Amino acid sequence: MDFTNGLNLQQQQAVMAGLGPVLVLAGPGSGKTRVLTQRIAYLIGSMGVRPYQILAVTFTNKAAREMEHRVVDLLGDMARGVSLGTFHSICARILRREAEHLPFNANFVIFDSDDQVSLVKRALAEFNLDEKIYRPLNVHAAISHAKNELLLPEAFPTTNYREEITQRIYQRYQELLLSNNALDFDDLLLWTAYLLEDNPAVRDRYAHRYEHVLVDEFQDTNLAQYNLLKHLASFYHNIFVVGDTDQSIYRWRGADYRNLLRFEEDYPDTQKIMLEQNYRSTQSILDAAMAIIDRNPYRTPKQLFTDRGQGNKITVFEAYDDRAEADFVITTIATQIARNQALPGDFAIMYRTNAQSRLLEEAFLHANLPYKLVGAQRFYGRREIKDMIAYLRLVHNPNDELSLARVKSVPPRGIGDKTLLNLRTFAQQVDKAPGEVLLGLGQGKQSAYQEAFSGRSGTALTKFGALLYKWSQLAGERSPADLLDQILDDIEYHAYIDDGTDEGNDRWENVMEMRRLAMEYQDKGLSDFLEQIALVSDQDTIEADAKVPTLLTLHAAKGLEFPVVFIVGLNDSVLPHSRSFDDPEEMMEERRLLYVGITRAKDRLYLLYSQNRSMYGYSESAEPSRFLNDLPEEMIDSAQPTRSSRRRSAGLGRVERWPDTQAGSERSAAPIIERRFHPGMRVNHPTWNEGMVLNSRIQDDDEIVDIFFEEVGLKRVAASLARLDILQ
DNA sequence: AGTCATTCCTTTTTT
DNA sequence: AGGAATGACT
Repeated sequence: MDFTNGLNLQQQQAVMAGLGPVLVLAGPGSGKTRVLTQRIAYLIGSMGVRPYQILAVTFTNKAAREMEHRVVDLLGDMARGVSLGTFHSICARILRREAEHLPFNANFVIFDSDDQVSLVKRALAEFNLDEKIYRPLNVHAAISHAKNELLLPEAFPTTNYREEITQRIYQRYQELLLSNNALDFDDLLLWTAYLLEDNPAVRDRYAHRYEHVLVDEFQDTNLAQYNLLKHLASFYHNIFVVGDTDQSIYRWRGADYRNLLRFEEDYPDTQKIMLEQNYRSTQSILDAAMAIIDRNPYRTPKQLFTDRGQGNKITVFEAYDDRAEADFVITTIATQIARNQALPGDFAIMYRTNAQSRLLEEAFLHANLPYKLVGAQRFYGRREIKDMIAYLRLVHNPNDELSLARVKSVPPRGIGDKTLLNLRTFAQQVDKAPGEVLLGLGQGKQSAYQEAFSGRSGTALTKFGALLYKWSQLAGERSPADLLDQILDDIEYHAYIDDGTDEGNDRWENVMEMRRLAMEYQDKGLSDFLEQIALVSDQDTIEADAKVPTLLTLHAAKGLEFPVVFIVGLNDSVLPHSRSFDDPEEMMEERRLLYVGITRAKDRLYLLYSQNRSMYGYSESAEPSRFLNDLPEEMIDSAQPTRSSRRRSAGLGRVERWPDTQAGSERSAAPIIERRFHPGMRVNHPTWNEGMVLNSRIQDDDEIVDIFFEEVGLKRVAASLARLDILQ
């Protein structure tokens, strides 16, 4: 079998590299996923490696699924058994299997970010520390950072008082996690790394099993992940990593692109392969990307090239404010679809911070056009979903106090903070978790417990405990979906959240969506279901074949590509973000972030900034991003500033869905004769009055201009016929 | 115990 | 502007 079909020389070298460590430096769009998957196929198909001796690690479930899909495409059933997953899910699997060596048991739950902060708050409260001075979020960030550096509480550096306090909180935080039989995200990596470090027998078992270890996005690994990989590959040393320092954008999460350099030091016999040819973007887009990234110091310049041709210049658009940015995006998209230049799913709109999505969403909603927003938070962050997850988690693991606290009054059942505090105090006395005491009460056998809880609150607790007991019995024999049904039924949740309003209906719909997700775990069980929920990433919510424009953060955009990309909010203090100003390392990362965004575009790129932007509710004037200065004038098809038209455009009427068009293969080539009109120009028409130019192109010796008129909406005119005046 | 109103605080980025 | 957290009220 040939697994190098259609690959260039460097790609072939990578796919067929011999044994030992291999480092593939892969620029954007250079086909690194392809190399990884073909390599796996090659190992199995041509080298006779057995699938279960291969481990492939990614950062998102989506990437893992895609790789699996592609390997199966190449090999069919032969590919079954490859260990393929994210760092976190692979670690969770190992930790459950090896729980006997660890201070928690196999049905641990994974605490999400909210839980993690709650736990820090609890620790702070125990030490009587002021949350204003010790910000839970900051304290947690410090703890998380330490964990990523493999620092246990004892090793936490304490050069000042504040750090001493942080160390004590960290210590307590870990105790609390264990007493809840819970792990946070960082623990998954930390515990696995120490498990392999401290138990040579366990380490060797895994190291012997995994003859080949392959890693995607290696520049995003932190020290914990790096060590983990080192242990896993400690026997065969067949470690194949793919990465690009220029696309390292997770420094704040402990990622260290220097791991790429460290790799070469740790494995002196590394074979190094560079993939530089880009198969994604036009040369104009690559030129812009290089103009941006070349300003970063301490890097070996890369020459990105393509044979796709020069393509359109990139468009830079200055809007009056962030709202006008959104309007420009909408109208440009509408025009290109109307002109059959693109399909709705071809567009992506990217931004630095999540908060920026709101104006864009409003603009889409206002124009009555569909869109897709990337973000798991959207669904899993909803109250009703968190409620249901908390119930399931509590049933799965009664030690989970945070879920208990969440669930105790959903719906209200006569158990308040006071009662819960009593329960907790009592539980402490008998050295049990509150949930276990509750279960005991529910079984009604341990009369010792019942004496402690008399009266109204005692009845309420006993009743709740009985429910919990019933569910935990059920959990053993029924599927997650059945269990969910029973819980919903018992607590009459439908009546509780659906008050007949639209929002109420939405809430119930969400619960039903959750139920549908649970149905997929019919034979995998509650544990897997909860784990999957805990480890979904925003990227995982991206639909492969979206039929509508996608809104997403620049971070979420990594690894994706779109024919047309808008990057909005290119203003100083947004991108680069103001919190990066005083740290050169962070400024470099902001630059890489823009680089990542630019290199997502295949055909067209729009960079938008505005004169004013709203911050905390009020509007203030803003500076263009300093990064824009690095783009040479000749690369830009500059769009004119819109005049101070603050008015909201009229929208595009009642369009329920994007027109169902086929993108023509006959996309117009770059114009040869002079254009008079450019996107963003304000024009006046004798009958339609004022409007904004969205686009223009040369066709048959005439200039065809698309204009969005404030009064009549979108019109297409020929410049030679319409008597258009350029305003201002 | 639970509901409602007021304050205050926020903005990186996310497994 | 909007959401969470705190605190008064029923």
